[in-house]
Amino acid sequence: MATIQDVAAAAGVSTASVSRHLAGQPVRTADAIARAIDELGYQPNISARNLRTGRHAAIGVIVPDVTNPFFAALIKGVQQEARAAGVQILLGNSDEDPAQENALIGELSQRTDGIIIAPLVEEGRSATDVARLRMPVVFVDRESRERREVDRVMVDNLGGTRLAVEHLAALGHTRIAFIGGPLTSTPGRQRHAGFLDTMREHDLMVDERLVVIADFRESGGHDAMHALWREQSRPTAVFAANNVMTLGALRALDEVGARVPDDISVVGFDDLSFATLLRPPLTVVRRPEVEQGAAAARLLLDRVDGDTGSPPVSVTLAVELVVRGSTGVARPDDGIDRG
Amino acid sequence: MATIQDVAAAAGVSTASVSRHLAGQPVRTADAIARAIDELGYQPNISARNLRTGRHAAIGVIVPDVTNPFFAALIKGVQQEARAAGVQILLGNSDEDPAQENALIGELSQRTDGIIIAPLVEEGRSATDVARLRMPVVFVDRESRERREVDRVMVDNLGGTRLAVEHLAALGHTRIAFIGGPLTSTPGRQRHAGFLDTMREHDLMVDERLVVIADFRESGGHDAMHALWREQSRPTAVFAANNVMTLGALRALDEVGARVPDDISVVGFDDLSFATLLRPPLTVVRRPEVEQGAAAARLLLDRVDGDTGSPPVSVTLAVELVVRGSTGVARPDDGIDRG
DNA sequence: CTGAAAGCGCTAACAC
DNA sequence: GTGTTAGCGCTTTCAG
Repeated sequence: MATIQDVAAAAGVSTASVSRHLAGQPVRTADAIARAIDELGYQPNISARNLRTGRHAAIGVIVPDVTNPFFAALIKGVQQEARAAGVQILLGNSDEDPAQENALIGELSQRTDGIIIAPLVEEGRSATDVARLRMPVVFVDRESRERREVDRVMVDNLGGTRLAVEHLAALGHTRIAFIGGPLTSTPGRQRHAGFLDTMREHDLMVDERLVVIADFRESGGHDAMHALWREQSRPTAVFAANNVMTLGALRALDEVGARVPDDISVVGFDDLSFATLLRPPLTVVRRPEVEQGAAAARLLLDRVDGDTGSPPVSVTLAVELVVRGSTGVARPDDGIDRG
Repeated sequence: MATIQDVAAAAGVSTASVSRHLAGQPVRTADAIARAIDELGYQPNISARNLRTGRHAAIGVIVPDVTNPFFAALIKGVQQEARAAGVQILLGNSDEDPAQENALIGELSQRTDGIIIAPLVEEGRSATDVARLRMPVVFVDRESRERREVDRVMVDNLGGTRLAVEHLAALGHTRIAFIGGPLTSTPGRQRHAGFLDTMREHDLMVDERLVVIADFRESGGHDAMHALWREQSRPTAVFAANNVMTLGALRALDEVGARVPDDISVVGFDDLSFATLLRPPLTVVRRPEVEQGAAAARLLLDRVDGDTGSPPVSVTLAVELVVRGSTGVARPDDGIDRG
């Protein structure tokens, strides 16, 4: 590989001039340098540059699962902003394992200028570890509970859940079930709280047996729905707190032969690209997924670019209810105790 | 940040000993060094190490679209192997744009020890560029047409397509339509060829109007299906050459009120996690997606680890037909010219 | 097994 | 606007 010295020699200038030319600064001998670079096929050694500058021109993104459509979309948003900023992305997949998440934070922190973390569960040492990190961090969907306050991009979990529950209430449902995620996670906690609050606001009884805390996974939603269906007194509607749990719930309902929305109405949190292709099309709370990734990246890149002084900000994105076919009016004979 | 010098001083040894300890080599003063590392919170400077060793301990992965479930699964497979090897992943999303793909190849090649490329379209300069790259490259789903032969992980496109078409033929279908991808891509070409071959083998007439070459996108499949439905003499079955085009086709069928499989049978290439939740559940050709990513990573990491001598290999993964509800027997009155 | 020291390729003072 | 040069932090000869 040709080095900057080779280019300098070929162009008859100093390495400093080549370096300046590379940095876009005006140089008299720009033409000669450009020619030399071209002829030699010169490409700067990034490691040397990074060592010298103490920067990486790269950011890290840590998600629980790339194959979850939401996180895939999030990554896409980060990519868009990163590309525009000329920054590369190091991707970490934690497999929903706090230990792996921590390991990834440690590894990526040595190779990047900042990290975007979308945690599923807020356990382990990550909170303290992040506090020790001397680099910009942006959290996605995570309340700040760390010593060090960091930037965050949140989604309106309470509002979204309210939208969903009020929609069901307006359809006449009273026995509304909730399939939630771990209360150790921000989305899990906020959507759970939103559910309880909205139910109470509308004077709807919250039957504890209809509130199932699962794990944000497809299998969790599946098992939770089966459990709900076994209840003496079944729900006439169910709100599932994330995309894949909703899918799991639908699978369970399919297995027991329940008809949606005739036997039970279903609303999910987070849209799916194929939601309209499901039968019936799925009613969901939709958030701007790609935008959330882009917003996180923008926040991070601002910090990386030197804005380290201003206080941490928290951006909350709005959601909307998309009513499709999986929700319908409560049947008059619904909610009857089958005992 | 503490440097290796600080650690050496604190432990009362030379930097060489610390470096050896870090590399796992036996050192008498290992305990003292470990203690110093711990107390100082020392973390090696990766850029310095990379500069010195000329390696990156990182590989690049370039995909057309992270949000496509297939590529997301592919990335997951790569991640698994990369983690096991202690190697990081730089992710590039080309947005299905050859120019961006090329740019990414250039950027990632300066920051990684090898690259996995899953191209959608084989255009532009990528072929020649890759030939110039002096680093290991693994192609996913791409025939080798470059000067420099590289390792490849293929999927049995011909076999998979044959399975799909023979399944439809066995159900009595004769007017079988094909929605394909660009013939400038390997999957596009091979699935197209597989379709034509299998049709001929079974003495089925290939109506040119029922062979639509789209773009591997949801909208492409959607538009193609609409066009097919407008045909004077409609197909009774359709094979769509990738996952999202299949989804697009289903959407189009939904829009025109066609019933699947009563009015038309549908088979797709590549499974979807939610395929069983579609109504009817989708019949597909399934490939081991995560495994394909893992295989690509293994191939690449072997080369990175020094096996640069042995000739390029091509691994082809087997596929299977998963019959679900979207395919059914051809109706007796099907295929009648409605003119 | 250990230490001294060179040097990877680059950028950024600094002096002109 | 340009050249000289120090040095980022690490690994790896080389000599002992």
